[in-house]
Amino acid sequence: MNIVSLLKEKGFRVTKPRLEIIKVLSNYPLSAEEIHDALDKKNIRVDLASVYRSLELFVKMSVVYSIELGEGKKRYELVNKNYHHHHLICNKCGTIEDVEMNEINFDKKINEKSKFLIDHHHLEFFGLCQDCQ
Amino acid sequence: MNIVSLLKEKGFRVTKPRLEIIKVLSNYPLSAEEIHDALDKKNIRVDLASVYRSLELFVKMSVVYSIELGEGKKRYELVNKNYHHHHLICNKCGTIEDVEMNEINFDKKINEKSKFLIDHHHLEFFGLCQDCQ
DNA sequence: AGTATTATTGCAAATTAGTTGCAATATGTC
DNA sequence: GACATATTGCAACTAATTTGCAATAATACT
Ligand SMILES: [Mn+2]
Ligand SMILES: [Mn+2]
Ligand SMILES: [Zn+2]
Ligand SMILES: [Zn+2]
Repeated sequence: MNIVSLLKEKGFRVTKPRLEIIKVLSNYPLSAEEIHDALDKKNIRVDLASVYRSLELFVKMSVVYSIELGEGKKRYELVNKNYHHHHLICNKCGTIEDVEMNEINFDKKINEKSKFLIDHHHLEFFGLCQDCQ
Repeated sequence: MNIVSLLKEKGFRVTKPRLEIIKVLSNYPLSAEEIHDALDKKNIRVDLASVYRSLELFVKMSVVYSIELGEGKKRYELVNKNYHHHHLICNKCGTIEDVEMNEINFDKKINEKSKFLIDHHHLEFFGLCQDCQ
């Protein structure tokens, strides 16, 4: 389902800032500042506070999710049910790559052996990218 | 090896703040503020800036490691080679539980199929603890 | 389309986590 | 104990994020 219907469906307004923010997001995790800069380069003026507010809404709507990669700030990606992946973060240059590991179903595994009910997980790998080794 | 020898070995001074900070750490991840408060309750006065500086040193020494659980701040745990575990974080009450998953060796798996050289990983599960379900 | 209602935005100020400069202090060495 | 200097406390600072509020824009209703 697309963002316009999702917003309408839940009674939220379809605004330019919201639509433009969604457009710059992908499966590559961007910080709020980077999203803001990306919009700036497209000559789209959205206040940083509004970027934060939109992201907060999108996270609540499960359209976007946030991860923290040890940098002291959050990064945001589009939720994509068909592309379950994790990240490889280079300790040296900071490059972020994707890894798919669809062969293991952690959540189920945990839900079987523990009374904790898993909704989702974050798995991040830290090391050296090919160039930095 | 204990912290006193480790500090001496690397030419760092064995100071009261450092020793006391290590004492309040465990396998339960605490924020800098919480560490500071824990010391306060023991009537040990260590400046928050010193807490941050000690933690930074301990992380560099690989005695402590930090994780981020989506709260916008770091949490610190003692490194324990014999107890490889991950966390279950309750979305409702914020409780943090440990999970062991020693049966899978992700890092090796990734290193086999990718050119990225993994050093370590963070795996955190988010959901509802027993009480909050 | 024009107007009314109110959610959302921009802007500035505030807050929180973490960092830094520097003088005072404590640790390790002789 | 005295000396050299690493570490600390304190205050000021920065970066990320949040918040209050008036201005604006999106939907609902003629
Ligand atoms: Mn990604
Ligand atoms: Mn733990
Ligand atoms: Zn790299
Ligand atoms: Zn709970």
